[in-house]
Amino acid sequence: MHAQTVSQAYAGIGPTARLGLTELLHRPAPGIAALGPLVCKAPGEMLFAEGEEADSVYEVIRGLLRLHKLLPDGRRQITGFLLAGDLLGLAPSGVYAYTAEAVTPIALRRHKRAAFERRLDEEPDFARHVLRLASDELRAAQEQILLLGRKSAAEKVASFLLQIADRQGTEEGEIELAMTRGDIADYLGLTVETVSRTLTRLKQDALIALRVASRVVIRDRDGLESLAAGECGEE
Amino acid sequence: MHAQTVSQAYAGIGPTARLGLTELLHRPAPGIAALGPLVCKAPGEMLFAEGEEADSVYEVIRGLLRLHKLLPDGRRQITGFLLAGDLLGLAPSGVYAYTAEAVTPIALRRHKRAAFERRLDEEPDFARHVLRLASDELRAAQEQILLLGRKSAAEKVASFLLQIADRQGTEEGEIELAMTRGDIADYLGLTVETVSRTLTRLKQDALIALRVASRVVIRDRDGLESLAAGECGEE
DNA sequence: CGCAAACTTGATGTTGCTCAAGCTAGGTGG
DNA sequence: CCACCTAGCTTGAGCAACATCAAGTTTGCG
Repeated sequence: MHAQTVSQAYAGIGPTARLGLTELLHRPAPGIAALGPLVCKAPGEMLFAEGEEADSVYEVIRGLLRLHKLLPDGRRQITGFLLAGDLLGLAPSGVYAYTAEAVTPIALRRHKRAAFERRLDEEPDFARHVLRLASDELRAAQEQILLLGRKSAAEKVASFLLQIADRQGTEEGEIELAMTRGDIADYLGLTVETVSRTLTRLKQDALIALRVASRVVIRDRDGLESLAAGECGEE
Repeated sequence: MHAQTVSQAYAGIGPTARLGLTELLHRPAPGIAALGPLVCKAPGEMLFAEGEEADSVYEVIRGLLRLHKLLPDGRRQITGFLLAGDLLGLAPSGVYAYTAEAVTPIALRRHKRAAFERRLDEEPDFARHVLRLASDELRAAQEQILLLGRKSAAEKVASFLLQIADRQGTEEGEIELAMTRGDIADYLGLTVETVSRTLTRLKQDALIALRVASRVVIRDRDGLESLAAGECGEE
């Protein structure tokens, strides 16, 4: 083992750089075969499992995936949701640190690990880009640590909705929740029931509207932000 | 802004590579001044604060530091404890993502960000090393996310003790807790009282011994590991 | 149209938090 | 050298937030 590399995709919905990696990966370069194969998965299908040998790096082309870790008794923690542009699967230990599954139909570009690492050594621009991605993921992970360790259920759900809204960038605050309440709960360290009740409460308080379960409208972004930031309980 | 770079030090006590960075940073290299200045801080002193402009990267030479984030009402989440060999302070956004403070007396090597980034571009070995560090931190952060989101108080404390033990590598399981119960609580998403009670309980169950508050002996490593892994409540 | 998965709502339970003392230990000064 | 003083630790009692258990309801798909 020589060229150890980087970057798992945490990308906790946060502002992960969405700069095309494929272009960087496949810039005219002699000696490396062109684009890796495209991989597609249907909702619910697994891309790889925690503990498997990590021989490929994937770039999300389209769709939504979730990453999770499990405890022996089945408790699940989702560590991130990934969108187009995100990178996943590079584990320095040689083993995937989480399971990756499709939430919606997904398409990914698969890159052989060896070629990926060669490129890291040969192209400073590429290495810098990957480093930047890893660093953004780390920042998002720390934000999630703050959320899980110190925020209330309402603060967690508010933070989540704003993250999704920022990532989707849809106008007028209408967002699409492609994942289930169970996925949201396992991402926020809550139960399905608490997520559901909290959304109902946010609706009652006129911070959001819920047309159908998977469509949320942000009615009071300032209020939601203040809640998410933890400015609501008095100090 | 051109050379964007990487790596905050999360290093959640986990198995962060402890390979000397200083050697890599200060390998014979023309054009870059030699070692950066040594910075020292007494216990409780701050190195930098969340939100400050991030113009330096630090390498821990000796001592223990803690990194934390705050909510407006004062709730604190410690995102990591750092030891010799760990790297901290490089934020791609140009602003530190957390506050760094000394727990014990510390010594750090300060590296100007510009020089650090130049070196990243010029030396693939160096970039690979930093990428590796960032990647290990990401893995540790995901482990911490699992802990915070899904583990019980007892499982959290057990995991913490084992992390510390692994990092200290002291023989015969006697470990030194240089941080206070309050620090431990804010790292695990608990209160001081719960940490204290949980340690008392672990002592009663003969998993550990507590000579003085800051010295813990691991009496039953297997039991502790099984607890930390979440194998104790039945499935 | 019917079925199953997902979601919501309610009633009850439990873990860990809050508030409140007392205890311990290490450092300082008399 | 000892006694005090304070920061940190432990322990207890009561409570609140969130989990669990248990129905119902909605939704989307075959």
